[in-house]
Amino acid sequence: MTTIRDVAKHAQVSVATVSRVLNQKGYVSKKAEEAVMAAIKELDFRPNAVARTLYNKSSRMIGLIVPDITNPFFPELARAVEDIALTYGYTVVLCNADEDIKKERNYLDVLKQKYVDGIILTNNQLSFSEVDEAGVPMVALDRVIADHIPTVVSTNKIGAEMATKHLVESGCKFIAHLRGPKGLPTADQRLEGFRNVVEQSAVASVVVEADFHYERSELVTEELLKQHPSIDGIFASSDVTAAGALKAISKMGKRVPEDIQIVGFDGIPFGEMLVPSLTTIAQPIYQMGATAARLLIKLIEKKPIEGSYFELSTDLIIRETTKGEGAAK
Amino acid sequence: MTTIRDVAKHAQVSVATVSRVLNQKGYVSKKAEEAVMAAIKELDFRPNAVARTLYNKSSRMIGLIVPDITNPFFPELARAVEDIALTYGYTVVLCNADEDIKKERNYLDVLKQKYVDGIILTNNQLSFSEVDEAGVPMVALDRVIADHIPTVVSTNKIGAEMATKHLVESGCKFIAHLRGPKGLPTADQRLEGFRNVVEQSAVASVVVEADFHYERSELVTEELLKQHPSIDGIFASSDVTAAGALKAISKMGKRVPEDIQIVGFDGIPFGEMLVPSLTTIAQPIYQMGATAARLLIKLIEKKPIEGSYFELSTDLIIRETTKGEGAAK
DNA sequence: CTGAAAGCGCTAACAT
DNA sequence: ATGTTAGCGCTTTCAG
Repeated sequence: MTTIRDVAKHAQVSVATVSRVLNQKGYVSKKAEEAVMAAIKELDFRPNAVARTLYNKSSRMIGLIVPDITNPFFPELARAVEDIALTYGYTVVLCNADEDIKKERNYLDVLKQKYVDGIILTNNQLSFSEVDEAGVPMVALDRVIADHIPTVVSTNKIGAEMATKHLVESGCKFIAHLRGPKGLPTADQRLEGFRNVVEQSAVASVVVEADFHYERSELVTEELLKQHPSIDGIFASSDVTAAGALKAISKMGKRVPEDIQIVGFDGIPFGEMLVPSLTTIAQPIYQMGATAARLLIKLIEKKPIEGSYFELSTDLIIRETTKGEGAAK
Repeated sequence: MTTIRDVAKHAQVSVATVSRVLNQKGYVSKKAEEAVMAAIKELDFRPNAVARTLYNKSSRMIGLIVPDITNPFFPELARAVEDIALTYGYTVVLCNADEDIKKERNYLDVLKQKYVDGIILTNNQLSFSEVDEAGVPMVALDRVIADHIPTVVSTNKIGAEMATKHLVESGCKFIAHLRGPKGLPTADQRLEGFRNVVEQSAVASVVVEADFHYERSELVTEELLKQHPSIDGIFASSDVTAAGALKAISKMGKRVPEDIQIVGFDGIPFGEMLVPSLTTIAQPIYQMGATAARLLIKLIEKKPIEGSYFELSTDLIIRETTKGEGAAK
């Protein structure tokens, strides 16, 4: 491994000078600079990132912690974060907490240990509020943690209202909501939106808890439909949940959207791959990730940020699991 | 930040002693050890990982480079790698090369710079052979790079043969193969398996290139079916490709499996979510990831490895997109 | 403009 | 058994 000393020797200057040209800091004569450049090239020298990090206490890495990399929503988000980060010269370290609060803790520790410059925390089922007071800049993405942590989310409540309204307008008389895990703020907000609409419509409703896992959602739905055979509309708290519901329905021999209509939430590409394709409330996933990344980088670079709570808007995408207009799309 | 010096002072010993108890190396008197432990606890001291890395040239991190985190195959793989790595006390850094050879290069560089202890390279569309001679231990996963790099793959050719045979046995007369990108060894092997079977069966066949992206696969399939309306079987090189094909078929008003039967490749959970659910060749994804991780860790710890080419076996999973027996499943 | 030297936090000879 | 000290490779005062 060639070091800064080698370069210095080769260029007949001191290590300080080499460091100066490396960081474009301080005065360096043209001549010295050229000599150093030449030496760098000749020796194929590349500064040691770890040594730099040790001194600077900065690694130009940002950590992204997701609860379940296996849920297509998160890879999508990760791509966005990565795109932006790369643009600004940061490398992102993707950590899969696996819905395990211990793992999340562990990653948080490891990341800090590695002097990451900032961390983006995404929605975790087992959300814990006492996210470390201080240390690195953080932003919460698709997750509300605490007031003092800048947050990027989408309009969950409004989205849920749109979804429910769409179901009502499409003729549903008995609508079920497969709500997300209790205690998850985003899930709670979606439930709230659902309630708002059913309460002022003349439709029957029922709410059951599901999570964001396919098989479990399928099971829950099966159980639900057995108990309430007259359900003719389902609003699921995520697209994966909706996929499980769709499967359960098809297994029971009912048709979508003729017998039961479904609306999901998330807008992951995967919803379009289903047959029938899934009507859903699309979150601006890429934009959410990008916003969070930009926000974090501003925080890191101590630039002013305009606001600390960003709510991006959701869209109703009508596809084939509902009969509403546009279903032809 | 509390350092080893603080601890030493607090415990009234030298830094060397603290280091010794930290690393359980060398002799330390019981008394000294207890004093140090107490100080550590009291000061909530946590050794600085970066400083350690700088000295040891080892970070207890392993890098995992994937071509497209958005393809569900890879998150699945990542989970397996992570599980094993965690068990052995390694943290995995997941890098999304985005099918971009430059990004892959860059990550390779960054990882080395960070003194990762090892790297797992997974299948990249733009596979490049001259993966850096030396430096860190590496293993290739679902990807053949070079003889000297230990490799973990599945039985691609055999899997493809099973798939094609299944289609033939299910009554297909004109089978199309949506092959993966040219130059990708795994894709080439699947093609080879396909050819082997069609050549010794009395069925017509056609091969077109698709990639592992949903929309593009849908387009390719649409085009293909227009040109060859009599195709009644499709073997797709990946499940995502198959999903695209399924969509194209359903858009054209044909039925699966009545008019056209489909077999995918990968065995990602997502295939089961489709309606009809996808018959596929399942790779032992988790096992592949776990094997690669264990192999890499052995390499890192300089333990003997038994073999350097691991081929794990694939399985035919019959679901609803084919008429073969078991389709009831 | 440039160099010597201290130090980021830790480990490992080498003494004692 | 324990302490002193010299680095790991880099950056940054502080002199000159």
